[in-house]
Amino acid sequence: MKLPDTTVLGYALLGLIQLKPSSGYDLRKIFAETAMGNYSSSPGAIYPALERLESQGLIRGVVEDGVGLRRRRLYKLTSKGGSALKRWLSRPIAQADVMRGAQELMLRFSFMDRALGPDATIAFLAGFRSALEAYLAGLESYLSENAPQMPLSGRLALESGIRGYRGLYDWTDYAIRTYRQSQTSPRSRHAKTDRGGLR
Amino acid sequence: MKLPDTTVLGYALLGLIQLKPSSGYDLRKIFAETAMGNYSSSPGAIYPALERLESQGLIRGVVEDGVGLRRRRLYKLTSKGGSALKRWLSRPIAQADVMRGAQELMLRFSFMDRALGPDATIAFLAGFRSALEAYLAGLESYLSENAPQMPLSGRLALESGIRGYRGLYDWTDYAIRTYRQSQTSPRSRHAKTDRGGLR
DNA sequence: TCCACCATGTAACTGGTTACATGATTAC
DNA sequence: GTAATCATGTAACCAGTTACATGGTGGA
Repeated sequence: MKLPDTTVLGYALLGLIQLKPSSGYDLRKIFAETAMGNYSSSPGAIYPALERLESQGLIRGVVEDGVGLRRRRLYKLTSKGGSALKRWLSRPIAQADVMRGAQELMLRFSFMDRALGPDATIAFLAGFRSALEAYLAGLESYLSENAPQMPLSGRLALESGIRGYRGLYDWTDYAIRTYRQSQTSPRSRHAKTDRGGLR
Repeated sequence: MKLPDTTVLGYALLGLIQLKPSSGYDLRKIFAETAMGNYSSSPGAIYPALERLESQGLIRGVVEDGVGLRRRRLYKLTSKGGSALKRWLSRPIAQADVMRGAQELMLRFSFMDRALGPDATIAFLAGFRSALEAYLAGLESYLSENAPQMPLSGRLALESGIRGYRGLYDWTDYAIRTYRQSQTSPRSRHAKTDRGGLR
């Protein structure tokens, strides 16, 4: 027991590499320049993480040696890496995931349709939705019970959280509807010039 | 240069101790049982953090020795700790703070009216609001430019982020209005039975 | 020639996680 | 007496941060 668990950053890397084989530099740019910027992007995080993934056999890096090219190590997902990614994407939704702001769940979602297909993605969204519903119920009952005794800023901070989760809840509805539509009329689900990820 | 910077957890502890002198166990309970659960709560995080704060002179712990009482170390804010807290609360809002989900900003807000008063809090909310506006503009222009080429899940994930920030933006409006109201009719801004924090 | 960018590393440090340990007090 | 809770610690481990280092390539 206690085999070195893959970090969230590791899974983010796995997911991006699955979308498109990439070098460490490519991945750093994605974290630095896109909406995925909440993850590191520093070389001291990315390169060791890639080494770890490679030593676990989840990715494999090949040095590109074209003429007049800078050396760069292009990483591809191995089949073991693919199944590790799918296992992570298929994990049941814990309420702890919701409590921590649901960022990891959103990350999973953004890789999910490519790896598991639209049906699994819709199922995931439905589970996400009911987890949010349960969590919201708790927050709202807490608020209604304690609002009178709470300091104003505490009450407002809690209300901000509630609004945020309610917004996410509405979003899951919207996302499910959108997915259903795209299934019945699947014209151009992915564009050819797709560069991957949630930029 | 490079004096050991106080972590976000450290500031969370400072803020809670300012609201009410507390022991490590009290603070752990707050993190474990309230909406502040995104912070550690594990003894291996709290107690070392308290030691660090004490060694920096920001708090001071006194062992309560009442008869028939379990020994517990009650921490109080020192004046140095009070000014450190105020400095943190008064920091200008960086867009990096907004990008990382604004959790630290919400933490600052929840301690702010006690430490800096309602005027500073309203000013903070106004700054928060305009930072959100700027960030939202960037996200939305990115979306409108790239939506056609993005994979469905990536687009939806981005839209979820935009909805979240828009919700926060609306919340800042609401919070500012609420604060203004409470200033003109300041009846019972804090209840006597107040137990502090954003529970 | 020199700067900007591509591209990959590494070394020191440090805060948080997990897990274990200890003992006192209260309630049953 | 024993279980639950109060209350505080500590030790091993590890990922991420900061900062520095290295060298190739393309354009001005």
